[in-house]
This record gives sequence, structure tokens and C-alpha cells, in this order.
Amino acid sequence: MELTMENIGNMHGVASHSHSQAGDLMNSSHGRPTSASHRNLVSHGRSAMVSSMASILEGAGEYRSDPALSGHLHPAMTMCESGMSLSNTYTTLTPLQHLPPISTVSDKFHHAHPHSHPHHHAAHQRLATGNVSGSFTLMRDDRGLASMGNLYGHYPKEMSGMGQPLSPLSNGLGSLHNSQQALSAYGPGAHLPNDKMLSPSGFESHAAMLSRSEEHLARSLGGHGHGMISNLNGMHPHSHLHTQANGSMLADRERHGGGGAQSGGSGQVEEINTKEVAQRITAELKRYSIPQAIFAQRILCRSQGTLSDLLRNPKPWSKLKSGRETFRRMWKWLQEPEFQRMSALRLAGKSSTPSHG
DNA sequence: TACTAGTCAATAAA
DNA sequence: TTTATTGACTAGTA
Repeated sequence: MELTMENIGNMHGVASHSHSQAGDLMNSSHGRPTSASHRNLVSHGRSAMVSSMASILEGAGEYRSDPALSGHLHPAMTMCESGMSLSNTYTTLTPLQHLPPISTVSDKFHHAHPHSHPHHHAAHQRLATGNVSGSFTLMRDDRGLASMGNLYGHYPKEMSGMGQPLSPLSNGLGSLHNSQQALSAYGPGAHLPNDKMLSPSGFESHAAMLSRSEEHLARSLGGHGHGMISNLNGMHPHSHLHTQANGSMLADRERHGGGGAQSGGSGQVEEINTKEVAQRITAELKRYSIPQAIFAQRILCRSQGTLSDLLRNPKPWSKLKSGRETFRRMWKWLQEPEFQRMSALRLAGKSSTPSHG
């Protein structure tokens, strides 16, 4: 565990100076967005998490709410530069170098927009952190998610609107309410190739698989997890909460992969329910008052407009090509525990204030 | 060459 | 201030 921290810290060190576009975002793009909205949350004193998240967006260097967090936890940091940072985050659990995800894509970043995005050069600096696997996945849940539950449970506005009992792992699944119908209207053809992820049969299948992944968390969660697992296993196809935690967004990925497709359900994914991911991301962003621009830049390495479009008009996984990477990142981000998500956002912000000191 | 997919930057709208 | 929309560009492929 400690080793992990060291590794992470190591990553941190490496990444902290490899940033550039993220910093560029904060420095030149908006400076300090959401300062008003998020403060709203903070003022509520909902949770250190919220304040953290808020501070992340606020000063990008003010993040002082949680020393433990700001201390050394940024495995997910700027996935843009580090690219596979997140993937590695899970490597500890399973060999997920299965697909050529972020690394491959980030590889494109170099030449993606050499004219307008010269700062992308940082992308290839993606540290060869193949060993920097952050096994936080297990260690943090115990306390991390525990507070997460409260965190979400404290959320006022969304909660009032959602009116649904969020489990510690719900991770803001409030959006699922919408997703339900959204799924129905998923594109012109509701019966797309990836429709299987929604089909009852497929549901049970992947639901079972998911249970495995969730089980990991459950174990860490202790008692909390059981309920979740039960839910996942039950995965009532008729229930409005059909989409459970992280896994539910995934199509029956391991179904055909088994071991190759990240049995842990934390890293690699064969298929992602883009609609669900979009819904959840949207919900999370709202929950934390995270501007699309910030999330898009720091987590996805995309522009605000792109993110907006993806969130509003997510294409079916089967129709995606290189665009899958973007959704993978979103998905991975959702997989992250709250504090790690913050780290990801904060990281960029942290490095975005080099000239500050 | 034409088409598709993914993205960005600018701009409009809330 | 943030989000949504749009036109244009680039890359990959048939």
C-alpha cells in the first residue's frame, strides 16, 4: 500500500512537470471558473470532498481542503499527458494492457493538432509508468468511499431532484433516472449492435461479471458493498435503477474476453454504454459544479464543445472508432473514487500554477 | 476522390 | 459563466 503511494507520488512528480495544456487551460482559458457555483456547495459545508473538488476548480492551487488528498494522490491526474495513467491505476488489479487505449490515443495527440496545439507535446511525455500501478483501488475504498456515501448523501440540489437513495458506490447515479429513458431513445435505432448491453439477457450476463468487479470494491467497502453486490446481481432489468455503479455502464465486455478484458472491471472495457457514461458524467459534473471545459481539458484532453456534444449525443459504442478512447476516459474517471477524481482534476490545476511559486 | 469519424475553435444561447 | 451549436479541419478508409 505504501509502495503504491510512493509510486503514485512518483507519478505525481513526473507528471507535475509534464503538464502544460492543462495549465494552459487554467492560465489562459478561464483562469478560475465555477468559482461561484462551487462555492455554493462549499458554503454548505457538505463535505471536504466537495470543497476539495471545488477548490480544484477554483484556484487550481488552492486545494487545501484535504491535505491527505493534496498530499499525494494523483494516479488519475492529468490523464491527458500521462495518458494511461488511469489504466495503470488498475494494472495492479489486473493486466489491462489489453487494449491500446489512452497510450495509443495520446500518441495521436502529438500530431493531432500540431498547428493549434503545440502544447500537446507534453502528451508524449507520458511517463512509462507501466509499473506505477496505483493499487489504491482497494486501499481507499475503506475510508474513501465510506465518506463518499456521505458526500453524495449530502448533496442538496441533485438529491432533491433525484430523490433516490445513493449507495456508497452509486457515484452519482442520480442521472440514471434520465438515462433510463435516454437509453430508450438511444439514437435513431434503439436496437443498435450494442443494444446487447441493454438487453435483459445481456444484462444478467454482464451484471454477473460486474458483480465480480464490484466485489472488489465491496470487499473494501466492507458491509456496504454487500448491498451493492446484491443489487448488481439482482440487477432488476425492470427497475429504474437498472444501471448500477460503474459496471452497469459497461456492455458485456468480459463476456467474450474473460481474462483478457479486465476481469476486474476497473480498467479495460470491451464496451461501454456510452449513453450511461454520458449521463453519469453529466450528473457528476453538475454535482460538483465542474465545468465541461475543465473536465474536457483535464480528463479527456478535449475541448468543451467536444465534450458537450459527446454528453448530449453519445454515439453507440459500436459506432465509435477512435472516439472510444474519449469514452473510456470518462468511464475510467467514473470508476475512480471521488478523491481520485479530484486528484485528476487537481493535478492539472496544480501544475497549472508553476509560475505561481 | 469521396466518405466517415473525431475534434476544435468560434459563436450563440441560457 | 457555462453550455450548446456549428463550420471547418484532419486522419483513416474504401
